[in-house]
Amino acid sequence: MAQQRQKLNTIPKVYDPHQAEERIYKFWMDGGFFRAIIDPSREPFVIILPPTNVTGDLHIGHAMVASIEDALIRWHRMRGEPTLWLPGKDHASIATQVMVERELAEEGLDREQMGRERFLERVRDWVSLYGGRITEQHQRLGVSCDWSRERYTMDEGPSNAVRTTFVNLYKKGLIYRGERLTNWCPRCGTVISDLEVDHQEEQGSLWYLRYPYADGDGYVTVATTRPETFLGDTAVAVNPNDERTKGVIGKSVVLPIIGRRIPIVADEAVDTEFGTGSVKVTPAHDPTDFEIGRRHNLEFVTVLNKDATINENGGPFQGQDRFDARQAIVEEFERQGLLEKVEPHTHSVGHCQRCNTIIEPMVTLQWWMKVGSHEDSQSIAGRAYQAVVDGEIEIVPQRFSKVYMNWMENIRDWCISRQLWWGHRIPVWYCSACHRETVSMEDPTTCEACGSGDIEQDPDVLDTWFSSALWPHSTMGWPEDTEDLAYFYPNSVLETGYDILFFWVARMIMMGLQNTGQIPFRKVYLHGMIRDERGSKMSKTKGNVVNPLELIDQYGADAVRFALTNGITPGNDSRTGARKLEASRNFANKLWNISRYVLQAVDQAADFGPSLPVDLSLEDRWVLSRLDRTVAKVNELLEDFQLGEAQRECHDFLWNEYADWYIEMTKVRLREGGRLSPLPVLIHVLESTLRLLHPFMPFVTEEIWQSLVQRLPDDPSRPPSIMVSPFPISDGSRHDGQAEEEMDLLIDIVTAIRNARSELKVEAGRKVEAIIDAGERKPLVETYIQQVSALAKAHPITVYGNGQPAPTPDRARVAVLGSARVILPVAGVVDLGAERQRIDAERVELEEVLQKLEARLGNGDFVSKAPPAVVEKERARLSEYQARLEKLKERLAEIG
RNA sequence: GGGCGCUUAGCUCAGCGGUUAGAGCACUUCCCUUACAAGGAAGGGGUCGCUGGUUCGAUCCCAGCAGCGCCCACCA
Repeated sequence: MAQQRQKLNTIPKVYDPHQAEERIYKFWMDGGFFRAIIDPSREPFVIILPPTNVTGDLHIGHAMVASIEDALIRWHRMRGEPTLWLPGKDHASIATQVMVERELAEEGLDREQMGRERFLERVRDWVSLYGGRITEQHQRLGVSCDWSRERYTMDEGPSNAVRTTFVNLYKKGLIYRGERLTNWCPRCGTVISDLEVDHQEEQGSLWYLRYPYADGDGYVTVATTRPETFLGDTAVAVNPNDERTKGVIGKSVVLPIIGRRIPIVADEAVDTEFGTGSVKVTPAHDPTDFEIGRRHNLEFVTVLNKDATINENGGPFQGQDRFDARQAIVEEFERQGLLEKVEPHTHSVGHCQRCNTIIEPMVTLQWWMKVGSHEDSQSIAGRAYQAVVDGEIEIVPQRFSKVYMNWMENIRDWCISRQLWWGHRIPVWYCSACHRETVSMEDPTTCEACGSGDIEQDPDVLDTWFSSALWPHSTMGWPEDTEDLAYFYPNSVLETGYDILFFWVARMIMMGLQNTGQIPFRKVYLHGMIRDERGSKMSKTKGNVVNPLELIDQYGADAVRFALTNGITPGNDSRTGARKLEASRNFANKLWNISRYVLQAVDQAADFGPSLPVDLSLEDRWVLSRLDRTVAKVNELLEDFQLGEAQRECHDFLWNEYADWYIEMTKVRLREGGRLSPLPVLIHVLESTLRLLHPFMPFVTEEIWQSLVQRLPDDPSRPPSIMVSPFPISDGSRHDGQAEEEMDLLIDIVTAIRNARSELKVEAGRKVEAIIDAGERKPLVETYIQQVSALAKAHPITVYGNGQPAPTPDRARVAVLGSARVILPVAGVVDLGAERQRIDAERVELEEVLQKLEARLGNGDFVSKAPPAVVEKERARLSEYQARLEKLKERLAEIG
């Protein structure tokens, strides 16, 4: 005995994650449990980790992604499915380049000075530094990725997929080069796609400028938020249906300062409600004007350089920064009496998502992907649209399908070139002799068309999302016909945040279908954004970013994971902070201590059978029934991606049922050493619960599981790790309604006694006498006298019932339960007045409920229209409550 | 301008056409009882945003409104 006690004392009272996590992760890696094995006889479960940007450290959002995906992956792996979770990294073209440029700027350098090659070397250094850190950080979270299949967007395979896609689409005419109005970031020196522009409401001004007529007196007044663009005006437009301006159509005005003569044209795009009804048209610097310019064959005059200074078309303003020029131009108009007025005006201004610089719309020559229309079932967009409309791809939560469709319905060609250095170089060579393009899989040395050797590669790179869009198939080896591609594609679930639905998800669907003819994945699970405890978005500028590693150090990886997925529901934002982390850590510790109890019991037992005995006591049947319901529920919830709810089920069962009631009841049995040992059930439930919780808390469950199985009889069929043991499933055979009902009564009795003790201020250690009038449940209660006594600290307990009613001592505290009464004859302590008040309050409450019930059952419509089961249930409640009310009234009569 | 989401206990959030609406944290009282004080026991606390409608029955479904948040949009 002394020796056994010693054994328990070696298990610390508080779970220490740090001593366990690294060791366990190594054990998993060494065991090769993460590796996906192809088994053609079974359907695989596949998730690709959204490739992590190599721009810096892992943040809390990544940790949530990892927690969710690892939970899903571990769950499926334990269900015996061949499971692949493929990790990856993203070169993150623009994001990485911007960060490296920032670092260079601090050293007083810039990329132009360094030259392309030196700059790229610098970026690669950065990437290898952060890339390694990200892997390490992911591993500390316990992710069960198949590291042997890890991919990087710049690897040979994925790069080859990028090149193949470009060449194929180019040959099909789906990638083309064209001059269009684009979003230009003067800071980054590149175009960005519409999606990369952040619109922010800003308080600006609306300037009313006068353009004099060319043929004499008078002027047209136009309103603008960007007066500097007047330099590029090539028309004034009015609405053809506007009576006010009908007469001026076809006339000309002369631009002040620079003296250009421009026509007044009629175009439906002009809003008669806004400004003056006359619009200055700058086709080279405004999307609407660009269209008007095309319709009316206007001249396109670009007035800005790539760095947003005014170019040679700006006359006296050449060389000035765009905002300085704005100021100067307004002043000049004012000086000439051509500034009519200035009004404050709130409008939304496009900013570069990466560097927050104000975007300048500019006509530039770029590469585009022709995506077509959602209505054209042959087009890239059309097929991607249809896949979701048809339900071939299911988006969870469903409401995002509408968001997706809406975006697809308005999609425009995708600008895929970027004037950056870091990324996949555009595989196009231009011939300076014949000006034709050569596009091929192999780098050419001569022009395809004329054979000239004077060719030069396009200096630009591809949008970083181009390679991401191929990820589900490029990581599997496409365009090669690999075993992985055949088996693991399409992926099962694409799990990511709703913020990149357009950037990434939509494009993967388009490119997956385009390249492979198949959807890239069957389900899309979109999680919400993680916010801080006050509900603010985490951002570096706000300074509320938390480093997951610090949290792991503080609380342990399991607690961090549990906290991040705690209470989350698909597509909804969630908050996390110290409170949630503490609660999760406490839960892990509770599990730890429950296990200490069971392990101690195992260590002290002489022997016990390996499986569940046929002969079970009430609480055994009860806890097995509750476990079974929990198991069924958890599987159901996980199927629906309800991770937060699944966790709650596990938590509640473990804590509120297994620990609070079952374990407490086993204490008597273990001490008394009766006929039925609770040990087999105690072990079975703990072991099952560990497996149930494993996807959410992989480390602590493994740690405990290993200590547990090490104490059990050898079993050659037992898996080496909990992570490859079967996930619990329910066949319903353990459901036991009678056991649940009977346990409920015992729980009610114990609670009633405890409640009375507490209200009567009985000292914690003192035993109280109890009389239980159990009615027809007398035999049950008699059997459990010892447990009730222990749990409620009641002694002696006398049980009445079965036609033999309990005597009620005068000065006693009485609790009326459903079918039983609990009487505590604690003379001298019970204040009859208070007792009367308490019971009367109960009576009033019960009568209210009864009134509602009676009204419901008295309603003919209810009885005839409600489902019979519901009516039956209500009838049962009615009689139960009536009986209880009777007992309450009796008691009231007794005490006068 | 269009669309979406949220509004439930002091806080953070679950839930759901059918018991007297739940959890965690916080709060009150008691307890260091040999699994656990990161714990145990017992409590207090909610007209489920507002107004209508559908229904035998609405916190839940529908409509409108209000507040908050987000997304999309060529608001010169």
